[in-house]
Amino acid sequence: MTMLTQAPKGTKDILPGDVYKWQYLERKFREIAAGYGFLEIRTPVIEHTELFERGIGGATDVVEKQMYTFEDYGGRSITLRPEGTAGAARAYLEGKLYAGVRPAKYWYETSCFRYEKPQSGRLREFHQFGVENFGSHDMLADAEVIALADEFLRGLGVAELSLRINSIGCPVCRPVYRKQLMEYLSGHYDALCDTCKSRYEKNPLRVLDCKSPVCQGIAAGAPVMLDALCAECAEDFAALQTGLNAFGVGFEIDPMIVRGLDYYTKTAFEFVSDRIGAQGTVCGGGRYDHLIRELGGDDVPGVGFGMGIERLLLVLSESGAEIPAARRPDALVVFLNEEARGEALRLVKSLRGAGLIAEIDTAGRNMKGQFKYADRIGARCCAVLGEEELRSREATVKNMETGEQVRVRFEDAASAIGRRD
RNA sequence: GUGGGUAUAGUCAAGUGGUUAAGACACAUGGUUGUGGUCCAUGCAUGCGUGGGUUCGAGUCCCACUACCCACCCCA
Repeated sequence: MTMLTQAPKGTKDILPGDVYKWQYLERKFREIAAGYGFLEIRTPVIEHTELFERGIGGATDVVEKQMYTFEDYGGRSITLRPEGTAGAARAYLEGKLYAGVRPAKYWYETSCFRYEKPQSGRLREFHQFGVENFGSHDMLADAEVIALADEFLRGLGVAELSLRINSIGCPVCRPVYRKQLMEYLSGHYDALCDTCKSRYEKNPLRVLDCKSPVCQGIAAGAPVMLDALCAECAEDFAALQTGLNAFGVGFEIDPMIVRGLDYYTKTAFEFVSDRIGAQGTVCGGGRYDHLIRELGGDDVPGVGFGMGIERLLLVLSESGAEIPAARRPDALVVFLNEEARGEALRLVKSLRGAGLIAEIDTAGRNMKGQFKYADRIGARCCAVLGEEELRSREATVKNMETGEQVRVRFEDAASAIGRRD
């Protein structure tokens, strides 16, 4: 019984009282993305499971144990998208968008699904804004993507997010580094925490951002990826910083940043807050030079990010940033009796036609009830129609804040009430 | 998957084994047969997440389950 009134674990309704916040962020993001020349792309919620296995990497946590995967009635293995990049990359190939302008720059807003244990800032269904730039090796593409996120976040009035960047190398230098790191860690193996012991074989890079104090101490003395970069990667990392400076984006280098999805190469970055609990990464992204090839396309490089909207909302409320309130109703048309109702309906229609938010009671309330209703919905005015008004063909317009009343002809009501956003 | 915390009305809650489970807000009706928000009056949990147990007696103690929150892990 209770199941019927309970959303599945880790999902959240966005109730009417909160929707304006989402609409505000969506409007802002759309504006900024458009200004940077990114075009919107919409892709399916479901994809073939193999897309994520090949794209994200079969050994990652996301693919191993967090995907909502099922077999459809045609026997296909289908998965609810756990992130946005793989689907965008697939659409890029399938839509032959590589035949168009290069680089191809897209943005999207999507819901994503991962089977995880919910906590603050982590849901099973969550939403992200994302952007992808396909087709450029130039670090200015990375810098531009980061600048877009930075400008967006700054424009919302969130000051306390810090941008951390790193380079995680490429298939040439990463294996070399990995070997160095494993050699170093093997000397401290017994001291590592249990999870890091298992990381040692599977993904030694992850030991670097372990939160256990002991592992942190060990990590502090570990060789650093940045020192092990090949010539090309080192050059690119320098170019990235030059680009960010040129865009006027402040950043700090954090050699401990590691991406959890296998497709990342070179640039890795995060916008992090320390005020919204343990899940502080609001935006994370980087470069993925081999994803498209992995999916069966040509060797097209890419760079992009995903930004968690729920986490962003947490940051916003934590920082006290202003979100413009939803527009209030301009007027409730109040009618005294049955006789006045027809005229009242004509009036509400004409007010709506003039672009106002106008309401009329549809619940059979008496006059007093209608005024209460006006109050509850926050209507700025009431336009009252009774016997006198019908005779004189004038409505009584009452300002609900000041209580002041004026008589206006029906055809002048819309301009008398006006519109306020 | 592993830990920790919480669960009393629509909401926030008081209640620390003993008569009828505080209070506030919200809501409903009335005070006003053409005027709301303010004010006043009245109403609003045979019930304390669910199921067991201890006890003369359980919202209060014990056990199990469920849900939510937080943290690990991982990431947006």
